[in-house]
Amino acid sequence: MSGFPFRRLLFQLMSDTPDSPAAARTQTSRVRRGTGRTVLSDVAKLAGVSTATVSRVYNEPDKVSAAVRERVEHAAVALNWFPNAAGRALASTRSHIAGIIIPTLDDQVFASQVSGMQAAFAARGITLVLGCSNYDPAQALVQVRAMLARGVEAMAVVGEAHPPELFDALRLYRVPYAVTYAYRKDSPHDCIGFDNFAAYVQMTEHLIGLGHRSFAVCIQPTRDNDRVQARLAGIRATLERHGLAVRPEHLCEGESTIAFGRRSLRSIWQASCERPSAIMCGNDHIALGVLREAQELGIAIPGELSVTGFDDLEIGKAMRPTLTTMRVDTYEIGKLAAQHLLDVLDGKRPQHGHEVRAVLHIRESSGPARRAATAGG
Amino acid sequence: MSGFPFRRLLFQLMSDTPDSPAAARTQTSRVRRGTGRTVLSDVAKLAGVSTATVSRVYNEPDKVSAAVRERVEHAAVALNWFPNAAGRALASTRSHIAGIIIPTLDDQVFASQVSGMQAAFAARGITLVLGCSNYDPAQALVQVRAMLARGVEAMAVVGEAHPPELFDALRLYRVPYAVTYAYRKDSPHDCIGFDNFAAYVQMTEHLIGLGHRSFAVCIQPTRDNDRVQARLAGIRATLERHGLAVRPEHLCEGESTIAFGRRSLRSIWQASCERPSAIMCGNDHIALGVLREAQELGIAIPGELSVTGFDDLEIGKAMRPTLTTMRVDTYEIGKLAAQHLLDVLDGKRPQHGHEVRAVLHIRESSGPARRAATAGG
DNA sequence: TTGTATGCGTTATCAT
DNA sequence: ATGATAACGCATACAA
Repeated sequence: MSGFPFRRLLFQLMSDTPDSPAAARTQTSRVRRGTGRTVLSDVAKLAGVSTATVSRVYNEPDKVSAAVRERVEHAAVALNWFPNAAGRALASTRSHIAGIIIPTLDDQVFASQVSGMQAAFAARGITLVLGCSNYDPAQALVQVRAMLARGVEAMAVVGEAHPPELFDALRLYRVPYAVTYAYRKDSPHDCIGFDNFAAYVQMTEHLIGLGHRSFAVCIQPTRDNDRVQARLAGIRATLERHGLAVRPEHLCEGESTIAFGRRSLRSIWQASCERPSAIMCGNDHIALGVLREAQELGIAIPGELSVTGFDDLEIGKAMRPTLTTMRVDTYEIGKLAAQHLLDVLDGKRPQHGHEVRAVLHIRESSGPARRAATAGG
Repeated sequence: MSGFPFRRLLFQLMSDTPDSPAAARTQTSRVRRGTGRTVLSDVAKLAGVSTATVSRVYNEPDKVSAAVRERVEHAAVALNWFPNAAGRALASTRSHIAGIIIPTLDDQVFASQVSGMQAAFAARGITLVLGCSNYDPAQALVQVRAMLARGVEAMAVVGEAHPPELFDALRLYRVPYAVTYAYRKDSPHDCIGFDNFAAYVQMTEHLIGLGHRSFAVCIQPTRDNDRVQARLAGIRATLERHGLAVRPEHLCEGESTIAFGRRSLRSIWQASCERPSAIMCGNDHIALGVLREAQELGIAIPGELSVTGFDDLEIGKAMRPTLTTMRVDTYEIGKLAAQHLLDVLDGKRPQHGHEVRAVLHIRESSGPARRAATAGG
């Protein structure tokens, strides 16, 4: 296309190797460091322009004439050059890196949130760096510090149950951040997510509306987990308004597995007190275990017992009975969080955050409460 | 503890602000750029040593006397300093970044692989950057280029069905890489994973051994996916050895969902040819769908039909019947891949790769084939 | 053991 | 519109 003699210039450039006379004339006789990779100045030389111009071609294209721009772009392609991120970061004081701390990748809801953020950031040339805390606040703090060292421009952390030092560090270094997954109107942080408390209020009221008065709860570990705590609080507050409470024997706390769900139902069913007519689970995994164990114990669902989950796993729709649950678009949460942070970086002053709705999906596993034995005919 | 007068030195340092006389004496009158954050030279000044010494304290501690080391460490803490990654990367030509490209985070097997790699790399101070290709070779290539720009020191990519340019780029820039998830002895790449072909040979032989002679297959999209292609090839090769093949009507290719599994069984059962006695699925999701639809259609499992999956999802053990499947430790694959790459970076010349075993878990969903109608009593 | 001086690859400032 | 050159924050070869 262009008549520019790249071949010849390329030759000139390539002959300028360390063992050529040109190299011998180099300012210093020291051993050359560096990666040996093509650098911006090589492109400048080949294109016959200054390094400043090459830089402009990629950062402020409008300020460069079309002819020169094309020459530079050709040279860059010919040399297979791309900018070195470290050099860029150092000179521009912009790292083009953002970070996210999640509890674990084993949980689909966090994995999809990462996907959403990554997609949104990538569209703006920002690389997302991921850290997992394994539900350990100390690890979360370490990860955040590592990310600050990397020069992250923005951060997202799941939940707000973190050491104050974590948020202090973020503020000290003026790194915009957002709390994701959880949402509270009166949170001191910008947050993007849903209201765990309200979601479980809604679910509890669904069951209350069906006539249930005796509840059991199977839930993930509440320690260091504000989302789970909020869910439990939502259940308790709603029951309390109706003069009800969860018996200690009917509150099981344990890992998010089918096995835990099964164990829990067995222990609840064997307890010496009155059996619950409904079991609310912290998520679908646990609920699936309860459903499975009910089958084993010959408990009719929902005739004898109603069961609810959270997350709306695909398998929940395939079970018999199908599982009543709630769905949250976690991919969307990730996208919104990234968008929010990008807005802050752009100097816009966006909302305090963004609330995503948790949607109740009523299916077969929840139904009217059996008439309580104590309620006279 | 230390009698070193940090307070005083800190004061000196802090008084050395831009509007102080000291600042006025600065070599240049230009506007100062930079982040305004504490930098290494601040620590050096406060500790009363040269910048080289501060650097040594963190990179070659042995070369620094204990007294000086302590002074520097105190100063760093007092100033809340930590090294800037971009500066480090530029000066040392080591980025301390590694990358991994996976198809999607939606699949647990890739998510856990990322976890394993991240843990292993983090233990060595290396940050893992994640990229998702969405099963698109073009996206994978773009991601790899972005990572090269970031100066990744090592890379992992899932599978080997990638554009040659991808591997060319990696080789051109001398970035050690490994293909994960898939393993072939005669692969041109270092690979850490399992032999998809062999795994499905084993599964097929399990069914052959049970007397099955008529097979259907429900599998994920084979396009651009060498792992899935290998699985299908393993089935075909094994059947062929027994003079068998999968009828076109009995080969369903589609997305990895329960819904696809259900659709597939329905279409297979409605086909006008002889019905299969066994259905092999590309993974557990699909198999769960088949199992569910079989229940709907009143097909006895395994009496009338055997079903197998792959991945060993927890739910598979809770189904009735329980699902015959294979398990691979993908977290381990991630860890081994990271270890392999670290070895290469350390100058060790490790094995060509590492093979992980896929373990067959025979459960209730696979059983003896019903006596074929054509086999005379 | 410690300090001095220079370079890493890019961007930004200023001058032309 | 383009060029010359000084930062950016740190590490390292070499001198002391």
